[in-house]
Amino acid sequence: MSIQSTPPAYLQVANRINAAIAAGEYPPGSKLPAEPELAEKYGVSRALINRALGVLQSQGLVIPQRGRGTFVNAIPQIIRNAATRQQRSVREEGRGAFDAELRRLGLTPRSELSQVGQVEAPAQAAELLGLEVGSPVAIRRREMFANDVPVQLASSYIPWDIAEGTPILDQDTGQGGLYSRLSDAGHAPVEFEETIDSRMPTEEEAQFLAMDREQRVYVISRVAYDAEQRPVEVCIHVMPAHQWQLKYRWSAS
Amino acid sequence: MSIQSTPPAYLQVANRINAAIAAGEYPPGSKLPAEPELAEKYGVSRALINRALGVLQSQGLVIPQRGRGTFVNAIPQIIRNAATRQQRSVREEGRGAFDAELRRLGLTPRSELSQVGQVEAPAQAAELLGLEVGSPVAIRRREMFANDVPVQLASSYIPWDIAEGTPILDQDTGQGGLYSRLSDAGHAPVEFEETIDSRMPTEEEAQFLAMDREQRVYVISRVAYDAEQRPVEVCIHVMPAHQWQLKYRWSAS
DNA sequence: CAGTGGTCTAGACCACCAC
DNA sequence: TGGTGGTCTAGACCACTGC
Repeated sequence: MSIQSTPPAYLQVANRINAAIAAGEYPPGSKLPAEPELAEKYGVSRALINRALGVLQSQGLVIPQRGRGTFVNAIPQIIRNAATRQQRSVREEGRGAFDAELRRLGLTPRSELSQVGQVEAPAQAAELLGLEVGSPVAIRRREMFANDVPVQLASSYIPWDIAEGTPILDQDTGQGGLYSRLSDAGHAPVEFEETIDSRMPTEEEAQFLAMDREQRVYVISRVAYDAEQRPVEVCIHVMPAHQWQLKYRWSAS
Repeated sequence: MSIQSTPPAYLQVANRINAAIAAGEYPPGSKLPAEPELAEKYGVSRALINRALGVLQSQGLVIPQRGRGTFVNAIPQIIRNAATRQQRSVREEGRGAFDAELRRLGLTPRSELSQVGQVEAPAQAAELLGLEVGSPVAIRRREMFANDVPVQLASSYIPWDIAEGTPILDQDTGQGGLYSRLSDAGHAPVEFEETIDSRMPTEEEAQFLAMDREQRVYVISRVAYDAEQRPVEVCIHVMPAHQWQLKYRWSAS
């Protein structure tokens, strides 16, 4: 028994445009014909073309820009390897694991520290750190770019009693980064747990990541534990799902 | 600088319906008012209501059924803990890790073996196993349900020289399952790598998983390695992204 | 100012379900 | 047979871009 019903027209058109992009008819970075033009070409209404492009947009294949046109996305998928990114060798390649991941793809990484200091722990971070909501914690909030395109938001939270008076609160955490400073403070992270969710972006996230409201983000919540099994850092990563592939490697216990 | 522009009407309506569901106005499993009724209630066109419900549907919050109405989803998110599911204790709780995961949520698991035997290795499996495309491999294809709702497709591929003549090709792989039989054959899996992608379902996947075409699936490709670092099993899992939360835990190397 | 994509409506037709 | 959701069109107005 095969599938005999034909897909709706907007999906057929989406697939045909998709195929045209894959065939090189519209190379990465190039502009697609305007919607009225595509409507005529495929013999459908402009509304249907708009919907078909919405499908491709939600997959990150195409980027519409009001007043300018619709462009083929030029940023390839980035691989995030969770198991290796805490390793000293990877972190010291550049300024961090993120830098290494992007350079491997020939992309230019840029990372900006948008906030550093003391805040009251938000609910999720407090729970993962085993603290009361509102406890003082150190925050390090970063915004990351690939070829100046925003690709990730990351907020690290560290219990205040660990971070206080250390370079963790400096603009530059120095050689080896945050994890090396946690080690200096006697709380070297030795175990990690990450939880992955996929959801629609908030307004704020959509704005910074230049995302459509119907695309998806990965939310990765990482907890780093020291040798005493104490949670010493929580980091919440938010990134467009279509831009990333996630990889994990571990040994049987 | 805050966000001053108001979101489009279809998103505002989606949020209001979302809030009504969260507030218990429409409990899990209940039927929403018909689209024309909602259109009148919110003072918008039926097309806009249809789009707003499409947003909620793509998040898995709501399940429209043609000819019957639109219902609030009653299946909660399932947590898949990759680090513990290979452990013998977890596997022996029920018939496998999947069973344990669901029972923990009070759901009734069901698993069906839909295919077992020899096939030519498809491209992705062959690459991950380090074999030529088309090499003979054993396949075990399973379909999994929660309360009789389909929630996952999984296909395991094992190199033929390992599987041949073992209970791996039986309907029932016996106590401890596939991994115990690999151990019996001298290829106990000791290391694992999983790669996660998020994409739109194929027609076939959408059909079996009863998904909308604009929802997303997680595709998890797992490779199990034995002590000689030989890949002894590849398993491709496909599951609706909104139904699952993924969890990984590992130690610093 | 002309052209772009974003949104919304009114109206239509269809496939499907329950009665 | 009437009500449901799924799709599609024609037409409109808007915000934004680049000339």
